[in-house]
Amino acid sequence: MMISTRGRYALRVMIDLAEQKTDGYIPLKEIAARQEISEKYLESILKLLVRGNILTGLRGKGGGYRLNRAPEEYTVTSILELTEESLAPVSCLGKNAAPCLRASVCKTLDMWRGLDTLVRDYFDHITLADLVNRNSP
Amino acid sequence: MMISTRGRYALRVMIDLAEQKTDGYIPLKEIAARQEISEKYLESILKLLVRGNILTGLRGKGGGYRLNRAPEEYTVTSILELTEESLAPVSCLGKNAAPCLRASVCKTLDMWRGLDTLVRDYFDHITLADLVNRNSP
DNA sequence: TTTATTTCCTACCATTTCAATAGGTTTTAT
DNA sequence: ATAAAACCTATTGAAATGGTAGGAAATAAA
Repeated sequence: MMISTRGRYALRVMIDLAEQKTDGYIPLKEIAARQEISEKYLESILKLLVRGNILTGLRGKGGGYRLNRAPEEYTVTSILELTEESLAPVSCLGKNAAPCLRASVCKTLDMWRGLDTLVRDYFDHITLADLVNRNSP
Repeated sequence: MMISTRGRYALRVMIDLAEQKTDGYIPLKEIAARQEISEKYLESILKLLVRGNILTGLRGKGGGYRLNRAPEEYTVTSILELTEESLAPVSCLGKNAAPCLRASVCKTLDMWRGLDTLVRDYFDHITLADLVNRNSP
């Protein structure tokens, strides 16, 4: 398995926010209720998204969360890379992976690279707006 | 991350076996030495492959492991599915996953299905023979 | 100024998976 | 008999995952 619930929840929250017509801030409480996700757990996920600068949180009464950009501007990659340790299919292709000593003789490296590209391209070409408009199957 | 070292080691062992010209049985000790993998750990992986019926182990002196079929007959999928808990990108698409109650309203399910197909197709169309013939990059 | 609301922050915990090790049992050729 | 090999069960340590608890800081409205 590849994508954790953290990542799936993050996507659901982003979709939820994109669906709200209002320009204002939406409190976590509302999102959690609509999405049926524990408030406390969701909080830890939203923190990642705020830190990643894809949404903004406002404290205090009347506060909540808001998208920083239009839904078309978010690729799925840009969201998932904030919640997943790594999107790479194997550890040796991860961001801060130690260089593999067997790389020069590795018969599978090419295959992993190909898969990495395939997955990245797939996620790069789906935007938040696409997801919102997608009908439930 | 998606593919564990278990899966990567399994592939390396299968490639190693496919590269041996002999028709006989190759002892684990030799494979482990060539591949620089701990004998004991490798043992636990080979057990999975034998159980999965993609290779045969012969005990006793002169024993070892041998491929059951020609390298062209093994897809990467057929190997990895024995070592990975699941190749599905998300848990709800796993083999014995509980049916998701939100499936009918899920805006992301379609995307996960698409990715699942993409990855499966990719692995289905690479055989052990392809990997053996692949040059190190 | 107080109060209610809300995000933010740190810490903790229980479970599972992963990677690896240890030690013994059975089979088989010589 | 002996040596070589696969087989089997159990254990361990580390990390990630999924989730919880309690409080601090900010902000709007009373």
